[in-house]
Amino acid sequence: MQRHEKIAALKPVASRPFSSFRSFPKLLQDFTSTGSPPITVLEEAVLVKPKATRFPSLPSELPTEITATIDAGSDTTCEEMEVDTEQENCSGHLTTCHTVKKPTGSRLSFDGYNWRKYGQKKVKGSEFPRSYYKCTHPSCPVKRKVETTINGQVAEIVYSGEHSHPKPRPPRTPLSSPSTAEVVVCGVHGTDDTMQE
DNA sequence: GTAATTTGACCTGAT
DNA sequence: TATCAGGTCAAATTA
Repeated sequence: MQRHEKIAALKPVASRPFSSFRSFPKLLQDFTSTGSPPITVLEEAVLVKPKATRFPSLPSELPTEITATIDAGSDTTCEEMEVDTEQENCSGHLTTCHTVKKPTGSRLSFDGYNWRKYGQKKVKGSEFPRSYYKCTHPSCPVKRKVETTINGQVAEIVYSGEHSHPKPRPPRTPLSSPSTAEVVVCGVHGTDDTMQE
């Protein structure tokens, strides 16, 4: 739909000017008040949800967003879940949870789908850049946002939408494999067919 | 040669 | 209304 001309120039590859964002005492307080366990490395920035009040237009029976916070950089998996939903008839209760394996180092995401990165942003309130991914399957509307630390650790993952296709190929990684990180993905109202395995 | 990633700019909604 | 911030696009680059 756009538009502007681009002038080829040297890629800045800007270093990360870690500004001192973090003026979200309320959010942090809210987060800590829920009794959530501490998160390795990124406890200061994780789950800081700025004012993201935008919700994808999804069918009402679909889960709106699924957030899984993990620590993929170590064997010790830190899990934190949060479900955002705007459905009035939904009280945000989780009905089902799935445990999936993240094959680290594979482009095939831990959820079994292929994702294409289409953007990255430095979001306010987070020290880490947020990456935007789309499911590579044609006509699949699913997107996800991933915040990663400078160490490559996943700080937060937010799924939006539901896959309209089966997984291209489920990861066949042994459960005991040290190269996997366990992630808990939860859906609302039992409509988490997305994560069928 | 093809597909995925990178990255700056633009668009849109919220405040 | 203006400004801010998040989300998306698309050309260039890389694998």
